[in-house]
Amino acid sequence: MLTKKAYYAFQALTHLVERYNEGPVLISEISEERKIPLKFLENILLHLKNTGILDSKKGKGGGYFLKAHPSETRIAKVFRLIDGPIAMLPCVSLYFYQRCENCNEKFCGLHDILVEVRDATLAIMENRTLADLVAKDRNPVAGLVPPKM
Amino acid sequence: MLTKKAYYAFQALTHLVERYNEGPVLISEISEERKIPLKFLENILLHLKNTGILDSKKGKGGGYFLKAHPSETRIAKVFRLIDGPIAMLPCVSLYFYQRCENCNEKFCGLHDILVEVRDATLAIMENRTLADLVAKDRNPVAGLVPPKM
DNA sequence: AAAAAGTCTACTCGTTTGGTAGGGTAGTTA
DNA sequence: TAACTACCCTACCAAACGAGTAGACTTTTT
Repeated sequence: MLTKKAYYAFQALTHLVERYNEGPVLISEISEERKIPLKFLENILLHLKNTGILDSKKGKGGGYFLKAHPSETRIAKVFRLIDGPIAMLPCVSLYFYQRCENCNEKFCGLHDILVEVRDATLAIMENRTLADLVAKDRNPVAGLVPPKM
Repeated sequence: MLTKKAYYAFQALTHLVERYNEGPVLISEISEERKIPLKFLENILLHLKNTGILDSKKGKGGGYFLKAHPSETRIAKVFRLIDGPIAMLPCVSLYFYQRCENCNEKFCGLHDILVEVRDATLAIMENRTLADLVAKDRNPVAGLVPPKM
């Protein structure tokens, strides 16, 4: 399951996608409209800034905004930044791999199954971006020129 | 990520699949060969018995054994029994559904993405059984007559 | 200078995870 | 009946994690 932290992160990002190209958005605005505890949200947004997803501006008229076009940030990346591994076992993870002590991957049926699950999950999460977070029938970024990828 | 409890459960079940049709297996045997703490394993096996996956026999020559043919127990079921929901949010879960407070599922892009992830995961976990836990090239139950399903 | 905003450190507090220790009970078999 | 084995219970523990909270600090704008 997603942690609340990740859930909040996605809510905040959804908000920022909807306000894309409207300049910096206040933490307090996101906090109130999305009902996310202010100080908790502060941490989350800062983290997303330090890892390159967001950028910010201080002082009056400041706030947070997306660093890149929504379609450039993959859901999988955000997930990994907040909640860590996507795979269900360390021995199946691409980014957080750790060998199994008690079992040999070559003969472990569970390993094979969880590799399949990982691949199926990644096939989706690596191909969805922040732009997909907003409802399709009122997607404000749908008409924007997609960036070169 | 899987909890250790679930990981141990799958290891124990793998062991019991390999010993299928050889009569009851001692907790202590599984504990030693799979390096699972004895008392912890006791709980896990008991739980799996109470939920209909395993059966047991007391006294000399007793132990645990699979209640049904390995190919009759789906991986998804075991997972849910030990670790709970497979979905990444309660509002996306089939067996543990809970409505989202802060978002409307109809307009929530995250919801749509996680439904896809859930379906892709279940497509695998509902179609793999305990029989798939043992390595293919030495699968001792491969030759057994599959039960009517 | 003053106000507006993000930045940063640290702390709290409850729950879950992953155990350990030890007992007594009740079926089963030899 | 004795030995064996699962069953079931209580209690305890340490560490990590989850979900925040508090307060001071820094930077930018007006």
